[in-house]
Amino acid sequence: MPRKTTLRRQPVQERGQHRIESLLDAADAVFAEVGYERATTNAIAARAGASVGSLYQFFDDKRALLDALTQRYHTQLRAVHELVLTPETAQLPLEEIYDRVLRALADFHARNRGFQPLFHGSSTTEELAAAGRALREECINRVEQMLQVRAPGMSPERRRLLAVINVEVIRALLPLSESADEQFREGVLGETKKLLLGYMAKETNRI
Amino acid sequence: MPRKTTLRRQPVQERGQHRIESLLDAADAVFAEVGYERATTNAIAARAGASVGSLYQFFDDKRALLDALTQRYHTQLRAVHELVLTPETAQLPLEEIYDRVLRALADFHARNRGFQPLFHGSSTTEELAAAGRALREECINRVEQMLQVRAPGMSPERRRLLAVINVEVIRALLPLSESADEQFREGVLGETKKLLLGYMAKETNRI
Amino acid sequence: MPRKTTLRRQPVQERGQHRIESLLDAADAVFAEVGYERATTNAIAARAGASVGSLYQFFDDKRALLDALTQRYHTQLRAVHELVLTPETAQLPLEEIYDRVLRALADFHARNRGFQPLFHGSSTTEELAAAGRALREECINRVEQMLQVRAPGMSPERRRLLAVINVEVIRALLPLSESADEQFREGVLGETKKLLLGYMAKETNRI
Amino acid sequence: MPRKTTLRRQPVQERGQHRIESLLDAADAVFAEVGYERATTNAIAARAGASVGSLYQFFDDKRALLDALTQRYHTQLRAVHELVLTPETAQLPLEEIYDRVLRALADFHARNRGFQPLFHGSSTTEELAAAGRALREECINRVEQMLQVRAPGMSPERRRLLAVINVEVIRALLPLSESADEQFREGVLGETKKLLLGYMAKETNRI
DNA sequence: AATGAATGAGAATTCATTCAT
DNA sequence: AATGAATGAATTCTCATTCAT
Repeated sequence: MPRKTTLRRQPVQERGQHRIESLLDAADAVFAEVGYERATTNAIAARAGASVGSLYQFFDDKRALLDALTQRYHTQLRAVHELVLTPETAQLPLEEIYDRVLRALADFHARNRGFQPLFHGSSTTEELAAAGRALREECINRVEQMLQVRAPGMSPERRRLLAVINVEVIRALLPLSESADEQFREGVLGETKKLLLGYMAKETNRI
Repeated sequence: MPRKTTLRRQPVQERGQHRIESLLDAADAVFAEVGYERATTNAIAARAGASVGSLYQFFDDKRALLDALTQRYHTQLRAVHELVLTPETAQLPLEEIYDRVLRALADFHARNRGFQPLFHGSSTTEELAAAGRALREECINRVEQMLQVRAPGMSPERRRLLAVINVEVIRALLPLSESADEQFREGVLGETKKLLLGYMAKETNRI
Repeated sequence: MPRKTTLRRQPVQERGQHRIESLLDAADAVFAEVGYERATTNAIAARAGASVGSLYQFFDDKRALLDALTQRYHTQLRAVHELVLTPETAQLPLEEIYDRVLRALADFHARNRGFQPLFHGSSTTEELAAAGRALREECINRVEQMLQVRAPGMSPERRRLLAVINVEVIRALLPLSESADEQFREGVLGETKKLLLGYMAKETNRI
Repeated sequence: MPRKTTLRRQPVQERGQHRIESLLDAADAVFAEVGYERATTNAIAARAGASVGSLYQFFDDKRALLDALTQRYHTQLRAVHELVLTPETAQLPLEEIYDRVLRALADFHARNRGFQPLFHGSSTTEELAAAGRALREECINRVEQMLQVRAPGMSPERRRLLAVINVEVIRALLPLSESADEQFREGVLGETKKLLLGYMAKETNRI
């Protein structure tokens, strides 16, 4: 779980709120470009048009930036889920659900370049790994909820297993849809859907 | 592709060959534990029971360790493929193939803890990312060859697409089988097989 | 030619300007004492009452210190030349000119202890050698200009040759005037003058 | 003065004598190329076709190489002097003497590339500076002896002064005669002779 | 004697974080 | 709040020297 994100100082003026946002944007960008380890606080501040001192006015340390950013990912991710993985949508045909989810997530990825390495979670930096786990957990839970609606008879263990597999497969294949080759990109999205659809159709029937 | 791995100095004495191997073992372990970036050459040397100087006697720099290690992965990986993905095995039932491959790869992973982060390739360190790409490419090619035997009528583009999907899915799900929960672990392996089997059965028939 | 001296960061605060100057003073002193190669950035920083980090805030690397210092020498040297080697002074008796020049240079040497090894140019460190060449070139050009005024009929090649000889001889003999022996010191200055005077009197007449 | 050069081990076999010579040749070359400080004992050994271990068999440390080399310079330099600066030659016309000396020294320089930086003596490495001083002293003494024969009435102080000036001027100008420009090179030698000849002619007469 | 591997102190440089202005 | 200068521990890499074979 990400540490409770406490800003060193709650911004009093709205100018401060802007600063924070642009610092987080900068962090997202720099983390995405060079990775958390190699991102320097100076580079992040500079990118945000601020000075290091200013950065430390709001964030305790580099780690706090990561935490706040993760928080932001969580919030936005929840919003995405709210749109496509609700009790109502659970009634839609599976294909329609995958369609919406994949599209929405591809979008989310594109807007948050720093998200992917985090989500991908192969990090050896424990703080990063933990953040990634938490984000994945969020997604898994969502899918579990969906399954509970669609296949109420399924055991919790199996529900979990299927949820995990869905999340991991999407996590693995979504980045491929950033390939430069238009045709390949489309192919990947289509095949991902086909792959999971075939699998889940069988599984959710069989309970 | 990893750079041609050139040792700074080819060991003349047999003692040197040992050193090199244990340095690589140590590098594998340390990279796995703290990641490439945070791995220090001193830590690696110490782990190998050597001094930094000794390390630098054989390796130009930290990067050279990574390259040599990658080379070793390539070699071992090829050996694994040689055992389970040959023209002959291509005739076996799909299920048998997945069984062998998954088992062999789980093994390989367990013996090379540093392999996974590399293979996972979400690294922002270009050198790592490149090494990961090369390792993945190796696997993808192997699967393409298999497909050529099993489904000779398939278009090269489609062959590539299916190969990529197979590799990515396995790459994503294999780490789950390192979960502590025995039952979950078994579940993952089983489901992975089912997932890909169902998908590939359909796809290879349909051409 | 010394590389264009670019400070890593132009000091914004006045405190920074001071720092830079004292770092250059320290570099001059340390280079003079132990030579460029053996001068450590830590020693230079310490001498300037700063920390290494502070040094690197303004200078890209050790080499940048040398470059900035060389720049400073160039500037000061030009100022010296401006005083003693102008078109007007070209009309003065040769003896008067040598008198002024030698005195001014002895002074300059005394105030910039790091200058001499550089100027002497027997360095095998290419960067040092280049800097030395540039400084010598500066002096040679000045003398050439003087000659053009005093002996306009002389061929450019000969002018160059005489200029080089003057500069080299002064460069070689000036350090002797730092001998502890007062009498010897005076002797050297006098003889240098006599040596060059006799030579140049003949040469400039003969064209 | 260079330390008494004691070889760690007096070579018993003649093979050892060869080794020593080739190590010194290598040291001369490497010192000339990269300077004493940056010369590595490994590089020197390699250049001599030996291993470091072998080098240390004969030389206590890097410094010992320098000392032995300096010794060799001394010996050869003395030989040069023996040919051109003897009581008999003292009777020759000054011009003839300068002619011989300059030619002989240019030769010596060419054969001992490592000699010049040492002789030039602007080193801040005390050991090098000392070696350079000693070599210069050797030359100065020789010139003093010559002067004693040619101008017996001259005071010792003045003799010393003139000797120093002669040595320094030659030291400064000789390297110029390594210029690529054939004409310039010849010019330098000629002018050097003229410069010193004019000066000394007057001085030795006047006593 | 020779070889080449082993050692480790020391140097340059970076960067998170603090602090004076 | 903001700025940017200051700090110094930590890291990579080198090289003189020693030592096992």
